[in-house]
Amino acid sequence: MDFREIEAKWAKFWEEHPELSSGVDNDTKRKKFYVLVEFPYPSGSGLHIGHAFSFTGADVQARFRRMQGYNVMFPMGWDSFGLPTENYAIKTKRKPQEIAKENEQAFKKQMKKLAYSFDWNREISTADPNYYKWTQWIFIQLFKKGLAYKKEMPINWCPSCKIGLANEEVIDGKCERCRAEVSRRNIAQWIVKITDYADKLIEGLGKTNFIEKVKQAQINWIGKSEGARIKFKIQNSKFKIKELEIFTTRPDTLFGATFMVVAPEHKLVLQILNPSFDSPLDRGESKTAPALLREGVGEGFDLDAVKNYVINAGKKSEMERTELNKEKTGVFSGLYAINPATGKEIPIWISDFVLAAYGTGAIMAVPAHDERDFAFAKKFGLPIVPVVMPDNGHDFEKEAYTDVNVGKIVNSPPINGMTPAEAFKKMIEWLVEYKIGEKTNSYHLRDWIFSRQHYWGEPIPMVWCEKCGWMPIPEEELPVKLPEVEHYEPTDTGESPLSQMTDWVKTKCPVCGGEARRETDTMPNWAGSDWYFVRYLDPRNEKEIAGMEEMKYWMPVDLYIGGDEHNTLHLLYSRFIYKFLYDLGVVPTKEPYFRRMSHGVILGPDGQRMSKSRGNVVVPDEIVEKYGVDVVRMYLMFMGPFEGTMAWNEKTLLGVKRFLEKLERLVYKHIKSNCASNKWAQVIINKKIDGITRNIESFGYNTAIAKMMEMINELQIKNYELRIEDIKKIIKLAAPMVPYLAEELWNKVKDNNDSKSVHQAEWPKAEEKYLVEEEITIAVAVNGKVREQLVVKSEDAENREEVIKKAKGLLGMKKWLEGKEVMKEFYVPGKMINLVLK
RNA sequence: GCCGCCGUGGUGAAAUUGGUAUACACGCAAGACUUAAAAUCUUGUGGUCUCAAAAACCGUGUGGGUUCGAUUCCCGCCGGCGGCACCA
Repeated sequence: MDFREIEAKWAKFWEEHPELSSGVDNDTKRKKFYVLVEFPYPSGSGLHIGHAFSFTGADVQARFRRMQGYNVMFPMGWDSFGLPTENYAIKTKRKPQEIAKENEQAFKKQMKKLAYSFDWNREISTADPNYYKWTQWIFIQLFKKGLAYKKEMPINWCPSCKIGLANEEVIDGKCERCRAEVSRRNIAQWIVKITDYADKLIEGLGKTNFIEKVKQAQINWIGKSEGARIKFKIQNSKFKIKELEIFTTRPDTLFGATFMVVAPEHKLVLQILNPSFDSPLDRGESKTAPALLREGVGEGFDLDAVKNYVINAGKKSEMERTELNKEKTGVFSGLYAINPATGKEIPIWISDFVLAAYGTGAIMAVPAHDERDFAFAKKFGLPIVPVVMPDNGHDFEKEAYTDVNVGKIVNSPPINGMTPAEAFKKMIEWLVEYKIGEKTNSYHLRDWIFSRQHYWGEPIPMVWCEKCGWMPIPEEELPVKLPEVEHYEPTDTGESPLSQMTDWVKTKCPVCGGEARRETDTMPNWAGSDWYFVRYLDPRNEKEIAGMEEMKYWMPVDLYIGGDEHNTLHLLYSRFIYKFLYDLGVVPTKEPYFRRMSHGVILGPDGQRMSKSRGNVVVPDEIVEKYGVDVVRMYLMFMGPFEGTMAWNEKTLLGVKRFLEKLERLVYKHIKSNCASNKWAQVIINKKIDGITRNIESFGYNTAIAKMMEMINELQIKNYELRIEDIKKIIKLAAPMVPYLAEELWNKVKDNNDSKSVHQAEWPKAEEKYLVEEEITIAVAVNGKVREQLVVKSEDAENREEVIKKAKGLLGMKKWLEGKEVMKEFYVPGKMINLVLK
């Protein structure tokens, strides 16, 4: 039968039987298994081959587990908010709501075609007000717990998308999406304090079964370093700021700190430029009062130089700043601080190699033991004092000595002779005793900029009241629905298009009832996808994000399949939100995902990443039309390891097509079979059942398919008669990969006692008795090289002496052993013998 | 620079805990069936040596090491991929 007919027939049947793919809440008789695959952003161009690859891998696992008797949760939904839809809406002058709906429908249709057994009763969309009501609710909880606040700060601004970007969305100083150069702008933004959860996010990884790569990516992203904060007194300061606090990972080198450096954005710099300063940086337009400055300011100070330096640093994009990697720039601030260890005066410099956002935005510079400090000291002629010395000495004129593990402390009277590690501890004690510092940690992770100045996203449910400040919308009034506007273009001022809707913006303060304005920013893309896996469990709950009973049953997600590109951002954000919800007591577990798998990537036939511009895109629809769904599914799984990167190759696909045809012929040949059980056929089939089951469990889909091919080949070559029972087992083994064909064949061979669908049938179990070999072939090696084969009865294989004796007696062994003395004999039971000759 | 991963035939790739390297598939070659083609089936297919075969030797990026035995474990190089990167 033509595959098109088969597909149409069974698609209809499955449509009429949704129970085949539904997860059953609180089914205590079966073990639950929650398979989650990252839900797509439904773009206008439809499902691409990468989607097909990861969804097929997930679907195979879901179908396999169901047949094994698990109660499987396998949901799907839509991450529908996003810029492409907004841009498309602007271009076509249509409503994003409508476009999103259409795309969702198109995706769903394609998914059904590809036989993905999603539980469609649990379908959700992040752009659905009934869904984003709860996204907004989560934001309000963050606000109430003090984890969300609004602050004016420089953001990464993409001039092309006209949107603020999170640090994570800036790649090499360019916009992740459109590759435009990112500049910086000061805009009031909602910030979420993810850094409060930095330690919990690291610790929690211990409870998960993520692969090492993912754990490491998360740990690196959080970037925890242990060190100390130390306060340095500013000498003769006429300013409000009397001391400078720094963060260092090397308090052991404090005696070697010969100068200090602050970031151009540091408040001390603002103070220098504007001694009456008490407001945020008004970049480049600070009114200075030079007269105030002259006292307490050191030799070599040049106010104009400082001013220019700060203005220029502000103009530079992050890209330019980091690109100037080699040549350090800087300017003397005119101020001195006291090194608390040596009591000596050291100059304070200003340089953009110090980042305002990390640590305290200020450092103590130890040029002898830090490469950057060294380069800076060399350029500006600042003193270099070694305080750690390795046994074989070191040329401090040439480079910094940075090894913490080798060397002894010098030039530091109270701690001389200690190792850096001992000195670290000692210095911390000393800092605490004299109240000039303490042990702290610092993180690369920065707080999450949560505002987007765009239309197509969840409105941030906040109201600004002159009297009361920022107030959340009362929870019973949620959702704050996205109003329909005339046009969706972002504004050049950086405000959301919502801001032009005066009727909507004007509102009453929920506390005092006075005049108030709504927040017009919307949430970033990540907001909706942070917690979607919870909503699937109870998608229509109107009282809470999901019922606790359902969550207790299903959580955590047993298996989360997604792309490498989400291993840091999405995974970290969603773990953070989930942990926050756990602390609120609304979700039952500390971690959302038990196991994370990152699926591989499919490259174009030319071995390059698929892209429209390269013209190497393989479209699933076309290929499905040509070969049928089953062939495409199985080929995708056969290409290579599920986590690997591999190129599309249509010729290899033909091998899969041939295999399925062979399988079909084999089934039809035995359709009326009534022969007796053939022992050798049983041996073949049961061994493969055993192997295939283990392979699918461990995502070795490619080897599982190879074993199916071996099975069919062997049965065909030997031409064994097979019983209907055997044929049923073979069909079941193929069912997760090729659901349509398997269903068709199943219905040809099944009888009244069998389940109506092969996908409800019980996964075959290998019978032990057929797995045990009667005879075993043992390799016989001499000095590690295999020379002969020895066949023994398997019950004799345990008898070491006997086996070795037999091996030595093999005819072919004569020439190897003659006149030689056997020094040692190794026997790996049932596998091989190695005779070591003198 | 730092972190992580990887390197096996002409190609995609296999190889439980160290135990017969190259399973399965593609491609290629030869053959069967056919008027012919397609499809199907059979056989062969790492390298050197050989008319051919046998045998032997060499072979998992490279050089060492551990071991009776290493694709697998350890160390040093070379090459590639991914992530991070002036993070004090």
